[in-house]
Amino acid sequence: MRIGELSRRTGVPTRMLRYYEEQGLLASERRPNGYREYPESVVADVEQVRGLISSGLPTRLIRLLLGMEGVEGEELARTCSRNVAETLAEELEVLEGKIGCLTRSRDTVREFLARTRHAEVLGDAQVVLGDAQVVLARQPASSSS
Amino acid sequence: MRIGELSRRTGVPTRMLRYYEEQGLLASERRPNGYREYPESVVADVEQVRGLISSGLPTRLIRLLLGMEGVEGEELARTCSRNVAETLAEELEVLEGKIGCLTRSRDTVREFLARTRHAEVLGDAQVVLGDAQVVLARQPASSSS
DNA sequence: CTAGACTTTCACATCAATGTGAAGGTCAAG
DNA sequence: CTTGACCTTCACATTGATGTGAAAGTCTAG
Repeated sequence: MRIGELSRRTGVPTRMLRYYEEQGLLASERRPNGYREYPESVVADVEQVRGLISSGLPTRLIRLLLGMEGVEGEELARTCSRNVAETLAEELEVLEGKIGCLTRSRDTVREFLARTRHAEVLGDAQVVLGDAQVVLARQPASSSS
Repeated sequence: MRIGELSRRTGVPTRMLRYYEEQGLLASERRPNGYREYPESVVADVEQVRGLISSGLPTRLIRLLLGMEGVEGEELARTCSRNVAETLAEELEVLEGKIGCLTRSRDTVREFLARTRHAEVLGDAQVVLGDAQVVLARQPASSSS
């Protein structure tokens, strides 16, 4: 598919799609006329990149992350140098920190909403019992801001 | 405490502490001489603000979040207008999206590291069994980038 | 052939978060 | 009183993620 359709399907402006490519976060083939050509699978890639960027990850890290995804066999992973492994371990801690922070905030919002007289705006049936939050149904979560 | 000590204790430059205050994310008293005076509790506030900003939350949302934290009694929460509740519910979805995205990436990194010949860089004893990740020990997670 | 809807690259503008430095006030130690 | 370590505000620079628009090539419909 061409860039316009990809943009329509992901809601990401073409400007940004080209930018992500320039940053090494997205791949594309070229048609004889110079137009970019994307495989179907790129839609998911774009959504992931968007999610990570909106979560404050530097493109540097996202590049790294995307590079690791395909690695199924043991060979490539094993050849990972000690230094790279340490760097990754540090980034892992950063990720954990962000997740923890966002999770606490999410719980704050949930709790607040549950106490509101408009609790029905919560998309899911949900019950708050002291510390325990019981979510009865939850969707895959659509792509964010 | 004064701004210098707060900066030392949080690792956040004074420039940023003043900026957060200007953005309404941080409160401070003033001494007779004009110096800012912070209560002990502000250290935690700064860490939270930092975490949220590094997770890509707009200051607008952070302001909202911080405003909701103190609300213990039912009164305030109940008086929350329908519109605000809906807005919050939308933000909740955004938060869920980010958490999901970061969590998937964290798992990717963990899995990768576990397959590496340098798995010992992982701060925690950890075992990966197919889909199940068993974390044997985990610290509170220090404040991030 | 032409109009319109695509596409390309290039460049400048904007916004939020942050760095940096100037110019000056406060205060405790010597 | 002076020095040094603090603090104040103000302002300009930078960086990353974006918006926007110009100038030009491609392709399809009429």
